[in-house]
Amino acid sequence: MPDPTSAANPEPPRPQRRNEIRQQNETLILQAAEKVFAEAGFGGATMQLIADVAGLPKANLHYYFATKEDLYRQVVQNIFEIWLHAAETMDNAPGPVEGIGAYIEAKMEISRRHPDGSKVWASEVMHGAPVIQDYLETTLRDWTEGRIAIIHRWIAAGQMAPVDPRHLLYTLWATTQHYADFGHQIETLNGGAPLDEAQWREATASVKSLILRGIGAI
Amino acid sequence: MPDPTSAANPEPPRPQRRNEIRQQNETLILQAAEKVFAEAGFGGATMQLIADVAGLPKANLHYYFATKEDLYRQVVQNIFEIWLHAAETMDNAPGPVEGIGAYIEAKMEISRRHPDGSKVWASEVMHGAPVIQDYLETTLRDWTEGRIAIIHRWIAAGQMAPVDPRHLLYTLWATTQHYADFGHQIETLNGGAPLDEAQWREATASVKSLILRGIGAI
DNA sequence: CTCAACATTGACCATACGGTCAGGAAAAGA
DNA sequence: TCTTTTCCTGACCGTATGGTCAATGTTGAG
Repeated sequence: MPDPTSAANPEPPRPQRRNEIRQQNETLILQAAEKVFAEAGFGGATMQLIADVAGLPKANLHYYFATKEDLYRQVVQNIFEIWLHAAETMDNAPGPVEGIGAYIEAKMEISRRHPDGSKVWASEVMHGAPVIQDYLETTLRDWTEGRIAIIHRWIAAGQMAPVDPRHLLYTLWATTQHYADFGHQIETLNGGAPLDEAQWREATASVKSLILRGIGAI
Repeated sequence: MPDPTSAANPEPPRPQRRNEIRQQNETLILQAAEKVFAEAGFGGATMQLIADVAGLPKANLHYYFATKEDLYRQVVQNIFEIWLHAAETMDNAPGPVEGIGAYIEAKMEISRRHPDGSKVWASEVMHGAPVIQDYLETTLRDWTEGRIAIIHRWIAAGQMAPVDPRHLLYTLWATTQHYADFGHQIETLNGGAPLDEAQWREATASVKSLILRGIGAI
């Protein structure tokens, strides 16, 4: 804590440090941007609306992010980070029940906590991944190959049926992300109300049991 | 066939009938629009680009479709028709293996044949279904309730495990549509090439066996 | 206190977009 | 043929958008 002024001032409410200002505003803008991009898509989103949601003048956005595309790129990258982090749950698992089970739970939790991020990601991929194509070809491809190897090991060990690992991964992504990306449709079919705590537990349990049984792990 | 002119003129190449002109151009525009809306989203699509893809002057689009939103609405409705038609495959099936199996096959075929349509639909729902909310609340809800009843009957008859029918339907939609909506990601992970005939068969078989096993139908 | 670096913002600009319209071409009816 | 209806399209318009900039305020090191 390199603060020479005082030790009795842990977090001042208004007179902020320079770095704090920067980080705080960037976060504020990124959150607003994530929401607006999710609701309107890249083309439909406007810098003015993002500024309004963030409660800042439009010109201020351009001070922190040079262009709309720069801002969008940051949003997508942030989502990718969250996404990749959750993917680690599959490692070091003794078998598919623990590994895939934990992965499903982690991804369902992301769908619940970051539905906007998931939508932005989906939209980006749907439109041909114009800004994160390199991620798909490097990080995602490597991660996928690694997980395929793990699944093959589980199959070889007789811990699950000889399912095509690639399509299993697609199914995992599809089912879990569906609860975020098509959340509005699910909400409508749920009588107009978002899934509550218990319903999310049911959804997660449903997906887990269906897939784990589907791959012959239980 | 109310054609008083001649019986030896089944389909003239150039001198077209009025109705033919109208229908032909509308189809042409709708196809171009579906592609552009899928690639750029509603907000990112421009009437000029749709016109270029259709090979018509922009003003001509506005002759057939008053506004961009009208055109978009038509595209979404067309997709919904295809989608609903495929849904019929689940009816009159003796059990889940036939009913759900056929439904998966039909939906995978749609993902393959109409990936753009699927993307437009996904995009529409992701953005809160601004133009097809009423469809979700009427047609889709009714269809869903009907299918839930069928599944409950199969469960009662001991033809499958007591899976939550609602989440099963979500899983069916998610997995099958994923191959269209995230086709670009799948293509990238496939070495940059679209799935070929054999790979589509594998994908379909994979999804079918995983889900049918997952619900205890096989 | 001074001053340089950083932060803020109202006003402004060029462009691109959805949409309009008048006027002409082509087909259908009489 | 003449007339009416439908179809076609270049030119145009108002607006909204992404982005710029100069002027001003704020912070903190020396």
